[in-house]
Amino acid sequence: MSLQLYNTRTRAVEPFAPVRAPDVTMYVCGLTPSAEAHLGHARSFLFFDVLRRYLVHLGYRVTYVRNVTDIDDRSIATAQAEGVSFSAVVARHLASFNRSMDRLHVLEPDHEPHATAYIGQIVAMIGSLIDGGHAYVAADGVYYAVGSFACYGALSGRNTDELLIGARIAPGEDKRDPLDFALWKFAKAGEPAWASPWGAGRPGWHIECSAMSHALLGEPLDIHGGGFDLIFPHHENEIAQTEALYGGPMANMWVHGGLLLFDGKKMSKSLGNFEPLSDLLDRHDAQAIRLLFLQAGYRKPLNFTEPSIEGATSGLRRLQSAYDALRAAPAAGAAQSSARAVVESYERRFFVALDDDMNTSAAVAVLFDLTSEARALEDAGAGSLAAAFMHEALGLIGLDPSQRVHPNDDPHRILHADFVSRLSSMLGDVVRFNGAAASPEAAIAAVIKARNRARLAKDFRLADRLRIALSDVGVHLHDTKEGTTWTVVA
RNA sequence: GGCGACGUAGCCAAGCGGUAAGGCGGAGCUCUGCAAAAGCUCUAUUCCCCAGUUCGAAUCUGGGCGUCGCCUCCA
Repeated sequence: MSLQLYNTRTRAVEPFAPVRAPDVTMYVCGLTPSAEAHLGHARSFLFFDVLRRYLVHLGYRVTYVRNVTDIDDRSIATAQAEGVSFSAVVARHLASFNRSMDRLHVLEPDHEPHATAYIGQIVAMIGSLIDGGHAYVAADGVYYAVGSFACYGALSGRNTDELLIGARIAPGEDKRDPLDFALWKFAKAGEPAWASPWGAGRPGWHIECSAMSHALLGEPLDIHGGGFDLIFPHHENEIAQTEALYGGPMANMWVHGGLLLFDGKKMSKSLGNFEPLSDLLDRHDAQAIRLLFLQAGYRKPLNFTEPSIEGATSGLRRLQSAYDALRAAPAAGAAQSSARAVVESYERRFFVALDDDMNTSAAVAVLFDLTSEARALEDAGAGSLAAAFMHEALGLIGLDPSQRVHPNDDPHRILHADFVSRLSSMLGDVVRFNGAAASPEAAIAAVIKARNRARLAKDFRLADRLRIALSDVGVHLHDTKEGTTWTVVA
């Protein structure tokens, strides 16, 4: 079994066969930081993060490039409205985006090229396109002549006749054909501009990806990815630019992620129906968001709702507690061979699912199945074996099993600042706290100790009082055979 | 209007010719002095509708109905 992926260009699931194996080149269209990133961006980059992790797992040496289109009409407009430079607008949104990617455990790409850092390569490429008869200089910029590229429309399944219906030239555009698109836009007064042989201006959308992917990875790319909404015109235009110059295919495998819907509609900048990703991450667990996306097929549209993210949060908690239990299971000598075989069968099913066009939904289901059988595996001495597999599997899909949904490891984040003094004022008569300087952990431990003493003495009134007091400040106790544990529920 | 995707339990969702994965929720139960956010069990005779192909269809074909996307900036 080997990895199969759906190729948009051929509309079929195909074996993944990198041309220079074990080296793999992967270019994904990244962010245009003209506005705050939203959950839709997160879905796309989360998927490619998992694909990249899996390719690395399979032994490929992946070079992953995710670009930043840091110059476009919209950021210029925002900058002018706010009276700041476009680069300030871009820097602000990009910093916020990168913080969110960190919180989601999206690994950094190997290269994150900015369009404005590749103006030289862009200008050179436009020059070559003009020389080759694929582009022309007009009054307001340089345009790509779509009619000069016979295969135009192959990726998106369109032909130029269909596209021409309804197509029109916008006022102020001096192009010859309505389908032609801008490679270089001459600057108007007050707009940022770079020098070019044809006049000062800025690159049009599309050419930056052709130039940067060529500069960093060359042709053909093993994988070129992005959201479904980029198929047309963005990727179609990238193909027209790149293939007109290099003859062969720009990429062998075109991978597109399904869009995120919000209230049944596409989440997008233009519709304005989105919450900034950074705000959403303040309200919901980042790993639960990752699990939610993983539980759906990457190519299908996904409607985001509050109940769905809450469900994913519960599911994640279950996965984590099962992992904890497996890891804590006593090493009872060698695992029984039947138990070993069971763990191996889960392992096989998990990887078969990922090989099948990254069926993460089925892969996650395998993990939940294992969770159901965890107790039996522990009893058969296969606890640590199963824990090792779960650790590997969760890591592979970017879920960090050591990070809690209820962050016991960082209770200060949600506990009140005066936690210890509040507890002390409620229970000072029965529990000795080491003054206000005591840490929340130490204070909780002191209460648990006092309560267990009370339970042993059958003083259940006091034991209940201690439980309730902790509950009032946001700490829930859970008695187990191994002792009393606590979680923060504030 | 053109092109494309999708419609599976209360909700999310996999499966895409061999007799309905998984998650959430719900119900019941277990352990517990109490409490669980802990564990266990159950939870679709059926896959939008209608016709057809087939020994057999959620899966294929044709026709409806509905939702969404692209065709203009978009992950």
